[in-house]
Amino acid sequence: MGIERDQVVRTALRLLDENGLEKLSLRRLAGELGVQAPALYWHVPSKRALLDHMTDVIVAPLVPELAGPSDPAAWPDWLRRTAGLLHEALLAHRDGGAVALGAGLHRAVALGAVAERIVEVLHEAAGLDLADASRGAGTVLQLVIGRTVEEQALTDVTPEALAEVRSRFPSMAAALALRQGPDDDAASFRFAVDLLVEGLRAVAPPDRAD
Amino acid sequence: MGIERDQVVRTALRLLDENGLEKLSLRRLAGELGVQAPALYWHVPSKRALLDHMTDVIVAPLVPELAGPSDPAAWPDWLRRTAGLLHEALLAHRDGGAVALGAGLHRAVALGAVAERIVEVLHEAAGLDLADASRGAGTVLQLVIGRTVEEQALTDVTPEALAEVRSRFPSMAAALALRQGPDDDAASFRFAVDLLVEGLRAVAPPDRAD
DNA sequence: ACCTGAACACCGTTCAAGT
DNA sequence: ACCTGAACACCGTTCAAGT
Repeated sequence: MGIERDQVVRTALRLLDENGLEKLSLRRLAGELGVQAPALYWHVPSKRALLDHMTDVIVAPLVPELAGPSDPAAWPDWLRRTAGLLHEALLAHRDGGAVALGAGLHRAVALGAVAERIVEVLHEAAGLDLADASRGAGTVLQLVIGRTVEEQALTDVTPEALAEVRSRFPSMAAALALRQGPDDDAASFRFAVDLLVEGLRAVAPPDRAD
Repeated sequence: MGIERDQVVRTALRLLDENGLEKLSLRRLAGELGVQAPALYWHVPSKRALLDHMTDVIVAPLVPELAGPSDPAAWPDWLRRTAGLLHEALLAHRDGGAVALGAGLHRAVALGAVAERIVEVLHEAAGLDLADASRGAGTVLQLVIGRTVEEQALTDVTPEALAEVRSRFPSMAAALALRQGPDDDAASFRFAVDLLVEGLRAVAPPDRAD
């Protein structure tokens, strides 16, 4: 009796949390499972596929939360909440953003379900045509995942690099001084999501509730 | 008389255009320059630094175009134009988006200058406080670079993967059908930038010109 | 059905030594 | 100042062969 794909994916997720994405190799993963690296290719066709399935597990907690807004006019709040939930799910795993970046939605089905739901809500509740609804949904996912990647990566910004940026670019230096403190990541995430939601409100057809 | 850093960076850019980012290794680059791989470490401290300098060259065409809007009230048009110019500059090199993704602004100085200018315009012309101006600028860069990465990467989406997405997610399937055609990338880019610009207008203090 | 052994074709980086 | 030789410590992936 050998290993199963689900076990492979969950072990990979544990190694990710312990050592980060750049230490997650198929050889290490195989070692952890007590097999040789090529054995993994029976369970998974490539490393990218493994990362896609890991993304599926990472984003799975969102799926029960995807019911649309009870009141269609409340779609902006629903979208903010959904973006926040995705952000949290990605932050819950070390390098979760980087794993999800570029994931194929055919394998990261939970992420696909999030995308699908956002398209529906932007189409049906916000009143965008389907093409723009899907563009909007893509932009939301890209922004949430992209911001999470930066948040989880900024360990490796050296103080010297920061000092150089500061000395070259005075407005950014002043801005960085204002953005000290542990809540800045959360505030910046909220700000970015708000920009998008307000932008979507601006391009959406006017609602009777306005 | 040996090689110079500028020569290293420009040769790297040529190899990038010819073979793409995943084939750009320090060994190949060294071979192209007629030296051994470790020789590159005299000119550049790491591969990431090389990519940062490549980003600097890629984004350099923007620098002469960075004068702010003549009329402060015209900042939304200025921002759309600047985003478009950055997009074009990144598209001008194979995998240009991926190279710029995560570049350090202390070495990719031209990209730093773009960021700095956007912060200034959002602060002085749009009237955002400095913290939000820098958050807004960061969001713009992230969106432009992120969309360019996706645009330049979508060669490797297999038809089978697409078919699976289509069969699982009906709204996305319908949306994809509407988004056929060669202009969709440009339209989607414009849509995403518009979302952000409209969002910024919404959070900016009202202007006398409104 | 599930895995191993052995190999292919590579990586980025370090560092003593050479000129 | 600029580069080589040799090595360290790895990678993802393929494929014939084994059980």
